[in-house]
Amino acid sequence: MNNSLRPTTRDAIIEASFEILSRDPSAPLSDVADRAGVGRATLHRYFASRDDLVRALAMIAMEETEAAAEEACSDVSSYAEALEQTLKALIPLGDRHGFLALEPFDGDDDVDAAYARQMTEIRDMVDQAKQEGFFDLGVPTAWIAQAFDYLIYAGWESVKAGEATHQQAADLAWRTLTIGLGSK
Amino acid sequence: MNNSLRPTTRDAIIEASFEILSRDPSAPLSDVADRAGVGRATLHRYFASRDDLVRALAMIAMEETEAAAEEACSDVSSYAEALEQTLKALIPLGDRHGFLALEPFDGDDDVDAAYARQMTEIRDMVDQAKQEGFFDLGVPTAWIAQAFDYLIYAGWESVKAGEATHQQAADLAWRTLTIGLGSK
DNA sequence: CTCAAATGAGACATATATGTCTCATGAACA
DNA sequence: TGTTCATGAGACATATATGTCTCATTTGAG
Repeated sequence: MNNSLRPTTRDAIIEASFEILSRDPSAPLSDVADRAGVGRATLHRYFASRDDLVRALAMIAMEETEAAAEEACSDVSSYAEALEQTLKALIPLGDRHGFLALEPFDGDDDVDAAYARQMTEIRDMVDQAKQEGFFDLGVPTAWIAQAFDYLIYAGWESVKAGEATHQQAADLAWRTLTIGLGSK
Repeated sequence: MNNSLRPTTRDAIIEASFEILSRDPSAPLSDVADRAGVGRATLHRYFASRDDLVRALAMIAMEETEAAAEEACSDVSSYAEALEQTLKALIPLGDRHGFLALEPFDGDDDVDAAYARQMTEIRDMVDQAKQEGFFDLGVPTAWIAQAFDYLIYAGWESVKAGEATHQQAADLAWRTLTIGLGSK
């Protein structure tokens, strides 16, 4: 018995999809099915078409991202701390981020809307952190958000390469964003 | 008359390839040919197969990267300054970087060797800059190189989005790497 | 103007990925 | 034991990208 309706096969497909498609967005679905330990026909029973699968993955990636960020900010006393916790929470979701970044999206409305909303949230948090005196007011918010985003992905790559733990990568990324890597 | 052998058509194909394939590595060659303003058959006259084209692009991307970096370091008095000039020189080559990063490489030996050599060069420069007292010795070289790489790409995206000039993006990326974005 | 080389348009065969379908198998369960 | 349901294997038709080829047109040098 499972808590949600027949989870394992579907979840295996989804997880395999992230692993495969976040590296090669045009990989054949047979590769995905193989990785999931599932027949190609079964994959099509859960996701009628490649488009269906990709759309589902995009929504899942964004829901997970949003949930992780919200959870990370639940017990926080400043916007700067909220950003720090968000960064830490998002590094383990690097393959989701990679998937969203690499997939050449046609422009599904739901996906686009969710993406725009998340971007806005990050920028708002950065603006608030600026108001708290945490970031230099002279640096454009857009750049801070951009650097935030890319340093998260750099951290994930670093973890994936075995060069750091999640915690170490998060600390390094946050340090880079805030005080840089120069000597004192 | 052209200084090198029949340049324009080949160059148009190469430039179009970087534009198209750095966004969607699986885009059909007909799209590339269209963007280059060239027939699909002509593209195949210059590059027999998709593999030929991709390999050529990879080598070009790395030669250009190497040349730009070397040129940038020609008149420099420290390793830190060399890194700063390299960063500035590489931002306009963002589509080359994007191509190399996104293309799922099979593992052409020449390409792999050139890539490994460039990684080593960057790490060496970072190590030397550490010895100069420029970077914090407690931060792993691998992370500094990683952040260097990703901030270059973030800068290129920022330029592409119209949010900054090349110079501004380079300044922001370098500042982020060295002293961060926090307020004083 | 004349000729040779480069090109564009398009036909063609081929390869690969996709989506559908059928059927046999095996596990869960009454 | 018998039944049901999810699955795997594989056949099949289809769509798309690829690479080759031909031929008419254009371009540029002489």
